[in-house]
Amino acid sequence: MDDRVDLIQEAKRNWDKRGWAESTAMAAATSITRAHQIILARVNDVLAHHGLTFSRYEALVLIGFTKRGALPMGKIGQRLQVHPTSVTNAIDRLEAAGYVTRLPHPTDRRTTLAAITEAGRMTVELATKDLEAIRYGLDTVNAETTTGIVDLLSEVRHSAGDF
Amino acid sequence: MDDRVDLIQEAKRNWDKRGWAESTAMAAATSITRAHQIILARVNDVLAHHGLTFSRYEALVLIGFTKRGALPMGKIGQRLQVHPTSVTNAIDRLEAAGYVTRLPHPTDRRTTLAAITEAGRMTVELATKDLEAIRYGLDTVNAETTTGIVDLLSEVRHSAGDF
DNA sequence: GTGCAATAGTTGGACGTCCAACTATTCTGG
DNA sequence: CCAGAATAGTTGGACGTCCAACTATTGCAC
Repeated sequence: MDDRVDLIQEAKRNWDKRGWAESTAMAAATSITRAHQIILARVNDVLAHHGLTFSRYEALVLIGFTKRGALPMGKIGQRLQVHPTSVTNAIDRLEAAGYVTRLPHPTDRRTTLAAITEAGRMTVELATKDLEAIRYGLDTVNAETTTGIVDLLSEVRHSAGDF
Repeated sequence: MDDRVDLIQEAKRNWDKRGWAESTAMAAATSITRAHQIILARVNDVLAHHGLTFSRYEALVLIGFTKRGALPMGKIGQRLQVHPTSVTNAIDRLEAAGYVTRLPHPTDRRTTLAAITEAGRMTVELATKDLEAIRYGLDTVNAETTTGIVDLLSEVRHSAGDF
């Protein structure tokens, strides 16, 4: 059907022809980069209708999952495994959109709590329905493949010290 | 060994508890994001010693693979599947580092050729050896897993229209 | 109980990615 | 043969990520 050549397979062949080692690892690293690019584009397309991006959505969901609907900035960074400045950035924009409010921590004045608003909760529900409709960017992929991706990449994550 | 909880599995559980659908797809999308983050950090760590990043390395290798050691900007973007402006950005920095030179196309004056320099060729060889040593960021992962990642993600790429 | 180390968050800057808009050149259809 | 369409590349701006450096607060060791 498709007589064109897979770009990553083509790169792998060039690697081998050149006598370079680890061409499969190169292909895997490149595949992950490209898959990330594809999925992020799809997900962000959908989330843009709600004034969100994937990273902001992740933060907003995380806050909404807590009992009190609030979480210290630092905790958000730990759970999402991003740098503290990325959290500051995301919460800035969520706050500007009215989805989150910054509150002082009751006992530790160093800490800032990000608290979800009613508008935030509403938006999370709607955005999640939209993301489910596109299977978080994987709607063109078999369910078994999806499961396999989670399994294989968990080895990558765990071997990198993720928990 | 590790009594801590996998963050993505934990997120998946929360999804399910909430009654949200497609929690596996969410886990897959999140896993890809995290794996990308891990691998990019490792690869860029190594490449920084050569004044490179992964995207610049990819462009430089691609140019070096051609017969004449030169490629139009647009072709680079097509092969690496990035936006034309990303190519401009990468070539700007490669040129500043002395790894590439911009040349006018002999017959089409709209086109700019990016040509690799001797320093560029030398650097690609050294950087490639360093990347092989860390298996392009996958040195902590089994070979079978690496192959599996390429296979599974090829379905993602192909189903997205990649060729 | 006090001074220094650790922790929490922010600001400013670098980088890669994308998009919209723009210039320059080439192609093409009537 | 020429006007409009298509192509090639760049600039400027938005966004997410990271790091280094900074302020404010808390904790701890002696």
